[in-house]
Amino acid sequence: MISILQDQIANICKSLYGYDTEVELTRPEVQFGDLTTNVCLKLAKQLNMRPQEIAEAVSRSIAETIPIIAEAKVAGPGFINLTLADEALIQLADQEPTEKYKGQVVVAEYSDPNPFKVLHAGHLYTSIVGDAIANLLEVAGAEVHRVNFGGDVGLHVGRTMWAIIDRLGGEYPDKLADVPEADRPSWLSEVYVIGNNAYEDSEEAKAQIIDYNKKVYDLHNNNDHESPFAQIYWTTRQWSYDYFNEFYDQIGVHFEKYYPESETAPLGLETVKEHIGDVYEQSDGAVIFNGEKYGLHTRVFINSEGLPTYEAKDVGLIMKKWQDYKFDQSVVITGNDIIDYMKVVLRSVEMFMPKLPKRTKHLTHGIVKLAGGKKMSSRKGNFLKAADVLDYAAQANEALTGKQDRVAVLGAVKYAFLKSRLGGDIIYDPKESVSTEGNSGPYLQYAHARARSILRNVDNSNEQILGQLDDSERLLVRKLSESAEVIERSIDELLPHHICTYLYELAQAFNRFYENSRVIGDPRESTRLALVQLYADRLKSGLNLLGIDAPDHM
RNA sequence: GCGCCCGUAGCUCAGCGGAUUAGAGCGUCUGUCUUCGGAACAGAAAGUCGGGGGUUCGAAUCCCUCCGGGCGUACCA
Repeated sequence: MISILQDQIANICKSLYGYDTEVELTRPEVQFGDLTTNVCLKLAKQLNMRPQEIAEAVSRSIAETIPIIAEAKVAGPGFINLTLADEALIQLADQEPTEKYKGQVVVAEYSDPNPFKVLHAGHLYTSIVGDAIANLLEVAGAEVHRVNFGGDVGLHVGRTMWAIIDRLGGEYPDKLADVPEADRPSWLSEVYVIGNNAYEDSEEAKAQIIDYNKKVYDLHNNNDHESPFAQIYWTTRQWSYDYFNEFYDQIGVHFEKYYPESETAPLGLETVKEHIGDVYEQSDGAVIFNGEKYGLHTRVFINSEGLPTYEAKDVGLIMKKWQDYKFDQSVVITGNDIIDYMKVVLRSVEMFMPKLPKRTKHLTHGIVKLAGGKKMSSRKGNFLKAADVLDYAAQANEALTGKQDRVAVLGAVKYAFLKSRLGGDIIYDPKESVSTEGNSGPYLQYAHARARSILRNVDNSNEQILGQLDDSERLLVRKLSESAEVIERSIDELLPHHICTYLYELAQAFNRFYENSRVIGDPRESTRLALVQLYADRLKSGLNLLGIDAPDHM
């Protein structure tokens, strides 16, 4: 409907002045109407005329020829402010976002934790953001495949294996049974820190770790599940995946498939080797991609041990995703520390499979810092863990409400992570996130439950919003009418935070309406019930898009 | 050094090249209503949009430069 209106206005401009112009319609402040356009300012430049003069003519023509426009007024330097007829506004409020990705296959990769390591706050962040983006693509009509990539091979695994074997006093897989099930994740993270420190502090340990790293690749190549070393590896690897799955269940994020690096490494290795000469080159015993030719960094894809680095595994991953899905688009969501790294990988793939990088979008986010931030050092393992964030939120919520409410806690964390624009670091304040006042997840969940309670025990199944609105109803409908646009914008930019901002404004608009409009028992009950219904539905679907539950009761 | 990102009210953040007062929330101050879930509503104080130049009829927004912070920069992921 908006795009039709844009075309109509463009046609008016064309017929009056003979220029093709792109008409933008923006949402102005309330006192200026429902929509605003600045086409006349743009036209004035080309025509060398006074913008106001053009605006007068165009607005007159709009008012006369476009029936859904109730009023068109010239303002300021030559804006045209439009007021829609109530019926049109209601129709707009009823509109669903267009399915821009209809028929497209999209692979969304996010979260990407490494087996044998602990889940930190960043994993929680990327999981939440990635899931919201995947949801956006889904409402846009895409067939979305949610996948997860992680390093079950690599130097960090060598470090962990070294520390495990050291702790077990040798390659004794049976001794793993002594670790209580509940302690496995913390046990693993403990030994990882030990292995990490040993690698840096002891030459002897370092050599052993490098050897273990190779042995891990070997056991994959030989499909070894029998040797004591392999048994230790497979058992503790499974501990990691159990821990991940439990975590994802807890936060309500689910993946279709894991791509462990052990599965992408062989393909990556093979692909890189195939292109030594035309894409990659030998240098100091390693295989590199000389990114400096293209203004990028030079990076190692196969190290001098002959093992694939993360780079080669990522090449393998892209190829594997392509084999599995033949995607139209691949969205990868990670921390922003690997922006330049990813450019190198994609640039190298571009040399032999140009369409894959072309279809790949790398979206990045910053890190999660705790409000009142203490410095945290990852070397000693005392960084902010995913579980810590959830714990802090649960504690803050219980301190505030005296209750344990998983749905509210999760809503609080997710909303807090999503409401800022994607890209930079975020500062997480548990207290603020669970607060029931202000721009928070629980506030919106409550707003939804409150609206539902009005509808409870009333039969409004046949109610419709009528054509004539009073002032307070109209303000609410005006806000509701932005819904589809906001979601479309979030989809276009793949930025979920627009939806957060909007939902909060919507809830405020509703509270204002509700403050001075009686619903039940009022002569306008039927229109108002339909309005409440539409509002509650929009709020719920918006929250769901963000991956946040909207319960009927709280 | 080079490259990328960031710097908007006390704090946490929005802000689509265009409208007289740059917007929210929290915090501070002041009001409203015997509430259909008040977890509400109305209002006030609070900003040289990091500094300086430039482009434009018009810049928080685009360009340059300086300052401050973060990240990246060949065998980690």
